[in-house]
Amino acid sequence: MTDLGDPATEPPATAGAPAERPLRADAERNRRRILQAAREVFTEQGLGVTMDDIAKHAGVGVGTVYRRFPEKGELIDALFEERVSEIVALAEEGLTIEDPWEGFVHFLRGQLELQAADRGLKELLISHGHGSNRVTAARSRIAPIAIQLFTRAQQAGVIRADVAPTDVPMIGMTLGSLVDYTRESHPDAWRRLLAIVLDGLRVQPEVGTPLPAEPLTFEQLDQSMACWKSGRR
Amino acid sequence: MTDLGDPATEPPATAGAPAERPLRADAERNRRRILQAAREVFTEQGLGVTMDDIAKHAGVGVGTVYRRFPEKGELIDALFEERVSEIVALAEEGLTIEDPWEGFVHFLRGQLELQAADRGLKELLISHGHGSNRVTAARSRIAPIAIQLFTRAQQAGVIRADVAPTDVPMIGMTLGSLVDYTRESHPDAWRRLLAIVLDGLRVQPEVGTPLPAEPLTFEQLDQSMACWKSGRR
DNA sequence: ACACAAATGGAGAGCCTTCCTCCGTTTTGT
DNA sequence: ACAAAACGGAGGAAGGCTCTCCATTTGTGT
Repeated sequence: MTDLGDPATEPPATAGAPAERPLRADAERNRRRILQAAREVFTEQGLGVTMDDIAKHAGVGVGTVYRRFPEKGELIDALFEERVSEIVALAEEGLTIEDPWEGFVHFLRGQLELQAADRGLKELLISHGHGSNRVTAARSRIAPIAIQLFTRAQQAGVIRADVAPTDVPMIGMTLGSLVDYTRESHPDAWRRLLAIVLDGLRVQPEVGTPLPAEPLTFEQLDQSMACWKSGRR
Repeated sequence: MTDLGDPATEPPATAGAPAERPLRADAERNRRRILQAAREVFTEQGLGVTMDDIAKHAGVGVGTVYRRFPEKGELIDALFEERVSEIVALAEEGLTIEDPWEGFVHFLRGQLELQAADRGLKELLISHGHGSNRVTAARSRIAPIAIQLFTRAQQAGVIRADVAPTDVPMIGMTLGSLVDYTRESHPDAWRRLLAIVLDGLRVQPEVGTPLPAEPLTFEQLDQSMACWKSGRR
């Protein structure tokens, strides 16, 4: 069964109401098992897995899972708050890179790499379907930094002037879905389209016609994310 | 209720076994109602609607729907074979355009426009989940022509040499999913990313690094389409 | 107008999936 | 040894979809 190393986001040992007695040793052991199993199953199969799936993977009964985590959202919060924060860190890292274009590309490519490696994370990033305040709060810290990265590269004259800030999350979302299409058949396929898109984003002397249609507003972007559902069977 | 103009793909009046007596007038009327309703509901909401939804939209009982069309696939075949053939026609039209690049763009943009206008069609194009032999046969006629369009533009020196034939359906599939994300919030948003992608596809003097990763094989492309599911709630 | 067969509608059965509970049993800590 | 914590998983609840069937209605030919 699963080796019980600490999950990266180890919640305190005494889950539940504050200042209550600690769990028995077997209960604590099982709680860790459940977290570890949930992590693996979410990563591999996405957030749509059943509590039964998690229980089986953990080698415990489903009642045990519910006892410790009365709903799936709590598992998701426990496990993904920090993962989403990694995306934030990636964006902040991009700001430390001197070349604005390289900083921008570093962020865009890096978050797609994280998405490619973790299906649950990808689903959290491109949809509003799961998670609660903690994950939502972590997620909302991404956009302002991403916009900084974008604006920096545009003002440096590398990204064409007719690209709008909301085009970036639109690109991220779209490439995120390609990550899912090809996750099993060819996990790196998205890199080709990313490269094509990046080349298309750069200022080019021959390109005369501006981008068509109006860019998304942030409200429209939110609306799009609100109706996303897993794109995989 | 729905005006009973002919659906574009009007099957023969005597459905069912050949050489049987014709339907009564009310039955024939209802059959047309069902086809029209299915057409509208599939176009608007995609292929995942229930038979109940179609019955309600047609203003008939669900038993009536099943009597005429014992399974949803038959409705899909009856309605979409010709629509898919429109994509084929679009590709063939592209071949009549003298400029290879314009011909290629005409096809790519045109089929995305059709997808944007018809959710059922989009689902058929990017997934293997629905339809039977007739739709599949029509669909399989697209790729050879699309490859011709692509190869023509590449040999004319307009599309960069490191783009592979399978990159085109990959792009189409990916942009097709963007069509869905933004269908209600901003139905033309995909045009921006298409323009960016097209600019990225063009030969550019400054672009030195070839596209990363291997292109998809056709088997991998098929595999990806096989596990697609509706991306919308 | 009438007889009869075609056609109808939609409630409910059947099946599936997921969430969730509960109680006899087991395990643990003191 | 004993009491309380913890367990497992069968089965209930709820929701969703497909499909059938029978009392009733309707169309058509004579």
